[in-house]
Amino acid sequence: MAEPPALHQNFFARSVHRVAPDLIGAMLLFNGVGGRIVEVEAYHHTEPAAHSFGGETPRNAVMFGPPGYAYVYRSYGIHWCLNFVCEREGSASAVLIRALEPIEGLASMRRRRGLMSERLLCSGPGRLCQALGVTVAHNGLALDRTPFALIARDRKPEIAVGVRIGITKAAELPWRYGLKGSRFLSKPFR
DNA sequence: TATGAGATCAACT
DNA sequence: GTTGATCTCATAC
Repeated sequence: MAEPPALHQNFFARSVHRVAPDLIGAMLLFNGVGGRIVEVEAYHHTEPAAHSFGGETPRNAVMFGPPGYAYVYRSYGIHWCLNFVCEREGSASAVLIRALEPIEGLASMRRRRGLMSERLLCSGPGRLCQALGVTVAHNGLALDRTPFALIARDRKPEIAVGVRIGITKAAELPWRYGLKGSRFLSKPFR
């Protein structure tokens, strides 16, 4: 019985614009809890919406390190958001994980999020981190080791492309990618 | 279905 | 002091 192929650091050592769509359909588990990635966004330090645009700070330091690591930051003072660092050291590019289709550990997710419909468990970057238990304590962890597990998709799904959500700078760039037709997206694609 | 307020913190002006 | 890669709840239509 063959193990499903795991995503290793070389998967992330490519253009963020190739990694982002390739993550759609992959399985993300955190301490055994998670599901299929259905929505992501790409960020690169050459455009002003990225946290790394203004240079390195203590908060974004992980983005400036090697690919294949988790960058976790606090959003609006309340939520945590999970990113995967891409490309090469110093490139300061990352993919924001925006939504999952919940598959493993539904009971744990519901315990952390409160009773709610499956559709709303992981349909947003803050919701997903709350459901999986990801916090800044996990900032800088490698993605190919526990508690993370990333498993490649078996076939390429149909990908929807659109503009990123919730930003005002570089808002016109079509760097949001999603699983076409998924009901677990944080917002539908136009 | 849509809009608005509040929660709350790191970075920046 | 303001802004933001957000979410929830309340109120309006």
